[in-house]
Amino acid sequence: MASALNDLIGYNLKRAYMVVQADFRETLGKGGLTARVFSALTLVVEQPGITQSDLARALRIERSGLVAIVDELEEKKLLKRVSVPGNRRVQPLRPTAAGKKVFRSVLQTVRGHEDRLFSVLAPEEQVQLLTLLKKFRQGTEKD
Amino acid sequence: MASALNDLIGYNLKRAYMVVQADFRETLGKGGLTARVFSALTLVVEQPGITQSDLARALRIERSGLVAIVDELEEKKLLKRVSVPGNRRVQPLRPTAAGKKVFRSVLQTVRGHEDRLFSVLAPEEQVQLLTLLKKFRQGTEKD
DNA sequence: TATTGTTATACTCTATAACTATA
DNA sequence: TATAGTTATAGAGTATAACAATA
Repeated sequence: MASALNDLIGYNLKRAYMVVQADFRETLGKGGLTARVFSALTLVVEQPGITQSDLARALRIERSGLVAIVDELEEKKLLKRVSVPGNRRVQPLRPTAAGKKVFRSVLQTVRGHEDRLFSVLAPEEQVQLLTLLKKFRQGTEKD
Repeated sequence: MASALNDLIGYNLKRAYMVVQADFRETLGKGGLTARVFSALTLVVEQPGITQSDLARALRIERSGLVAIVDELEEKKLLKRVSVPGNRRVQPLRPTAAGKKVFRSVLQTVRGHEDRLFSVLAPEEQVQLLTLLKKFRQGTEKD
């Protein structure tokens, strides 16, 4: 049935996001990393020593919300809050060896999930979609 | 800074969705309809007499979650739960005159929000994005 | 004065399970 | 037996406000 909703990009974006989110969870399985925890681990591995404030800014979430995520990653021994001589305010985040290993493994799983899920689009279409989303983000996200 | 996250469609989808969601709220303002309430009102106006079960299916949310949405719309006098002689189990949803009026008005506001927000993409790009999202949904949403 | 990390708190959205009344 | 609407409940995810320690 035709609906005005179908012509709204926002609504289609939401529905598409729900599909991806659900499949991500299903793929990572019970006890697996959630999307937001995975994204935090990714940046910590890529930018070892990043502070929580900078990580929150990069992920576009509040510092307060990041605490639980970092707690979870630290409990799982995937990263450490380290102390810096001379600056007792920051506690840069450093991935453990296990953290780096888990990241590489989970990244492959996530890529598999994306490849499978987005296979309903042709390869050029996948690139198009990615490009359009990036351009939209670049033009609209504040800062 | 380059990150593996930037190459994941899902992550970009999430970030784009967050931007749209935030702007939707800001545009509709305090006390305005939320996105999900607007989507429900839309279908009730377009398909007067739709049941809650069918509406939940169409919106891809649980029946239980729809109750609060319908409650809100009924409190705002934008729709009515009507009774059907001969079937006391269903209570089809019918938009009120105010509901139809508000819908038309809000739809224009929402279109304005989308036009403004997505103006960072060229018109052809907007169509492309919409088309790709629809195709993805069609290929992946269950049923 | 401003910033980092943190806690407390609340709100939105969604889902699961179970109930009731009906069909 | 199955379905429509509902309630209760919980779990993600996010945000705001405030605070202590530190810069």
